[in-house]
Amino acid sequence: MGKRLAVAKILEEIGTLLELKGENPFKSRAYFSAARTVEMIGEEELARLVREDKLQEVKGIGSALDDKLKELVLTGRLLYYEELKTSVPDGLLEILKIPGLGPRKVKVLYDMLGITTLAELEYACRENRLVNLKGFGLKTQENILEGIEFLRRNQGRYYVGEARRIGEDFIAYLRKFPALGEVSLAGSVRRFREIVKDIDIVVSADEPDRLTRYVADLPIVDEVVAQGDTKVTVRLKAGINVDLRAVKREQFPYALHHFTGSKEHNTALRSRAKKMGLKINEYGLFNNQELIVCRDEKEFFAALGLDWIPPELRENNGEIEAAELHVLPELIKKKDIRGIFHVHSTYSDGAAKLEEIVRHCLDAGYEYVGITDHSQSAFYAGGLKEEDLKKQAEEIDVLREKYNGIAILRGIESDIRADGSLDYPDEVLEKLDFVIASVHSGLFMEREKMTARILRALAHPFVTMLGHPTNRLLLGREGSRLDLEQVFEAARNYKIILELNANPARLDLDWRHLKKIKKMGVLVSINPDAHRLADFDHTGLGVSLARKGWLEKADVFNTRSRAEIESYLHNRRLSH
DNA sequence: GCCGTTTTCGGCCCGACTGTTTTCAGTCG
Repeated sequence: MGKRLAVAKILEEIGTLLELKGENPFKSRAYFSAARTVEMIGEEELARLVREDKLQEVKGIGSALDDKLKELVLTGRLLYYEELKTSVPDGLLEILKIPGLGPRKVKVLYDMLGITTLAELEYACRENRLVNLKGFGLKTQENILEGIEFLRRNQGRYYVGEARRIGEDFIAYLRKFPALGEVSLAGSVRRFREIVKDIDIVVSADEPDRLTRYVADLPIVDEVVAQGDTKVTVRLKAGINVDLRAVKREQFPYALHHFTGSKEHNTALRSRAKKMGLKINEYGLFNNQELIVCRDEKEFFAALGLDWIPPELRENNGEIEAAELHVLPELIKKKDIRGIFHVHSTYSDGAAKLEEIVRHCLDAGYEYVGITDHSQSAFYAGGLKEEDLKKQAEEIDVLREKYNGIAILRGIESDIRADGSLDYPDEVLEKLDFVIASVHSGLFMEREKMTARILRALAHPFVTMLGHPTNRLLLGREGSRLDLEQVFEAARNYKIILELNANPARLDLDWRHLKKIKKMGVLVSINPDAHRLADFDHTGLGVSLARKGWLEKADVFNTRSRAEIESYLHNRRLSH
């Protein structure tokens, strides 16, 4: 389909294409870095910077990228990109995804053997045509064949929650190793990137080389991908790779920081160290040859004149500057959550009965729970007819009598119909304590139409929250095309709470938008979208992503007390 | 391609591991 590529994606691809052409690596790095930047600031903000001609004030964007971004934003095209693209066969980008094949080797394959597709590459391997190429050999050829197989079998990407669970299991095995020092998840799982491709773990041990051999023999390990004295990469039977780094005890804080990343954060921190006359690597922080002793990450950051930066924030998105000025946010914590919205019961497509839900929430110590089954047009999910809603209200009244230690709020997850209307009459909605409005069908309408659809729903006087705003499914589908900037502004104007849907496959809104929303004063609610009791655990993941988006307790609606949310919802009703 | 408290030119983060080599290039994180 003729979908326009996102700006960040195009910059990223230019960087890769330049690598494939063997251009100056720092030039491609500039494009990769600009791609990250655009991803962070978002396309709406980018458009504003273009309009106001302030692009060059952004770090990492100079005159050349300024011109290109202007062309891209204003015309929707970039001649430079299109020409670059025609000069490099498409298939090379696919080939580049094979583990162990980088731009230089791919270029050799293309230049020497004319290989432009995965299929051609596979055939060439089978014909032993790679073994005599300079820099290649029998082993490389076999690895490439395996890589092609891996690529086909598996996208190789995992939800962060799943990866963390597997990582914790792995760590449990590590703890059985005698003389193990400290151990921690690191890398993207520690930073709570929503999708990860492997699990990084850092450990300290007196004899790292013995530990790496121990790991290779673990029963959950399928195959050893690479092994040295301090590093071992294994593929688990679960399919995902674990990268384990073992260091000496005194090196642990530096190694943990190094392997937590992100790459961009580390690069920025190294530059900072260098300006201070210091040097950072995974084994230490050095003043000339002399180690600056740090017992933990806190001391490590302190030695660089910084407050400790929580791992979730380490994306080079302003955290270093904030740490320097001692203005890092006091990030929200799991225990700050005092109640839950967005729960489905057996009335629609949930697996738990109302009473089970209430008891579960009471046991978990929550002060309130907001029941939201699907509305009538969601027939695929057993959406409630008006009479079902009435019956549910009666049952809730009974439960309210029985359990007065918790507020049971009557809500609905109302479908936003194609024209932006909700699917109950106002008299029905009026009787509810709150309403989550969500899009569930017709996800792929054009951007203007979808934006108007949602704006109309937000203008509805009885809507309290917007559910999973973009409808993306991680590893599944892109979100709807939507002018989020307008949605955010409408949310501010109508005092609509935006959902951070904590379902691992949704995590919608994306954490990248949260910092901006916070600044606008729009509230976020971290909702599990629970369809069974176990789903209440999603809330913890949602909190982690909220942290990643710099949110504090005060930015999140469901950190408020029962009395506060009751009066908030009540007053909001009165204002209409 | 970006950037500037030595700089408008000459740097740009750093190291482990692999597979190829016979001293190193490429890849990865």
